[in-house]
Amino acid sequence: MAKSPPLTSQTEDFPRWYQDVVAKAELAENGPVRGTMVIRPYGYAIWEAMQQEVDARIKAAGAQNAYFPMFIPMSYLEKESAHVEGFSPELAIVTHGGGKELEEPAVVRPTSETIINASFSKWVQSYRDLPLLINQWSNVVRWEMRPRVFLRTSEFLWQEGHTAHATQADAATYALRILTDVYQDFMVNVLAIPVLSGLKSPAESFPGAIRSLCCEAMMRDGKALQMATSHELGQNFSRMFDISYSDQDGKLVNVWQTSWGCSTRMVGGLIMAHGDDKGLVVPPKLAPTQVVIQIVRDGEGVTEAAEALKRNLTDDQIVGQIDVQKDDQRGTVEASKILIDNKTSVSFGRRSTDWEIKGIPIRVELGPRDVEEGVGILVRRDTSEKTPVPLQELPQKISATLQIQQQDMLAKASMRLEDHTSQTTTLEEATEQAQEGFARIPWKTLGVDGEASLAAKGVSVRCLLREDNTTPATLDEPNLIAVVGRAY
RNA sequence: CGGGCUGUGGCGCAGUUUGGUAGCGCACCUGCUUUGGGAGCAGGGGGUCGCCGGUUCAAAUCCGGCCAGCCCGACCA
Repeated sequence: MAKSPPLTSQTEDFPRWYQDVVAKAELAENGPVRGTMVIRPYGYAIWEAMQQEVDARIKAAGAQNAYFPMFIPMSYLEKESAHVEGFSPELAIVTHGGGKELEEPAVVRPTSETIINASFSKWVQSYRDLPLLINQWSNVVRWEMRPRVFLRTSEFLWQEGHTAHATQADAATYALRILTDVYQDFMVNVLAIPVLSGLKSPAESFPGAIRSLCCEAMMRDGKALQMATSHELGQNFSRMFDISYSDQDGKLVNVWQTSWGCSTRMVGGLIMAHGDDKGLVVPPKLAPTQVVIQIVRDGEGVTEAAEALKRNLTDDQIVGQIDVQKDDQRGTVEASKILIDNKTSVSFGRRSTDWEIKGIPIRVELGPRDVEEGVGILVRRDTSEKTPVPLQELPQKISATLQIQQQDMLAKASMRLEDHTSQTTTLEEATEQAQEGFARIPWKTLGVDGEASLAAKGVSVRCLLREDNTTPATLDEPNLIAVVGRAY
């Protein structure tokens, strides 16, 4: 009966473990063109859950969704010099269309600052038009040398926000608001991933930005992953695209801008921040399926008990989502937060393993023996803890456990981040500590030169923080701390 | 673009040294027995062996050319 484990263990080979999880949890697979990916239904359901949460927060921050074209005139990109320099190595360029060579090549958007700002210049005339707060959900293309599913693909899905403000202060405030109220809040409270919200060093800043903010997370192998960014663009684009308005005194002034984004890379971050040797672990608040009621073996009253339990869960809205009934041929309920697994033609062990690989937060084992005893076996994915619970108490117990699991996952990840972060005072020490996790070192000790020498050893400055871990407003603040580490 | 490797059913691989007409595991289909931690047995379907050319009675195997992909470096949400 004992089989070799379905996945490579994390300690044996972390990258291999990652690929195993992506494949066996049916999240994604490689597309036919190098660097592209097919996002499978379960992976896409996770992305949709992320979208829903992020989108709600973006709207709460006052931005509206819109959509801009995927094709951008080459000349637009060339208007901002740092911007085009930063992106030109990875552009996909369309030179032919309709069987003819195009008069001007069209760039497939690597990001949409330029094309959106071309519209902004038409939309903004008066101070009354400001702030202008726009977001779009789209795909973008950056031709990557070394792609990795979810983490670095040539085409990826994301959201990009673009805003125009009357003053620099207003733009700065908004960039920070997005970072904390949208990204950080989502990551901490939904993904259960603690993040460092800081300022990028000049070397790591976005091409065309005057300042870049970011949320950095630590993966279980101690490496860093940038989960989201928020930039202050100053007037770099508004000057080039002539986005100006008449102020209250009738003077013509250029706007101050921000842009910010998060992508399908977060799915990779989710896998690597919480996953264990049994597979993915999805936090309850994000999980497309929160509970699987697993019929161990059919028998007297088992199916009825499972259905009753499901009804109780949805009727009480305990799980928090309206149940969409959609039976498929296999008799499971795929489009639901609660799923009955009655596929008893497949062995119990196989089904248990499959749900674990997918990281479903709670499994309830229900068999003839349990029904006779009037219990269900509640199994937590994060701890593997099994508890027999009387059937009538199960809905409340499940609800409580989902909440506890959400908190525990964040607590565990926070502890891991703390345990793998060390205080250092010298460059040598920081380089060494960064092999196992994050190292904190005074930015004035490190400096731009120190940053360059770290880069030679595969270590980079992930972000700059104040001593109390809050986000600095500018690079000029005294006593900034650089957090350095190896990054994806 | 520099260095290493690999192309054989859906996936992972053996076979290539020494040419003889394609095999294994997983997955899939059918049936029976199973089901409390990746089930067992029996039967079955599926591959012009990356592409083009050459040598030969005969090429997955030998020779020449081309193409693609993977891993390690520089770039990156």
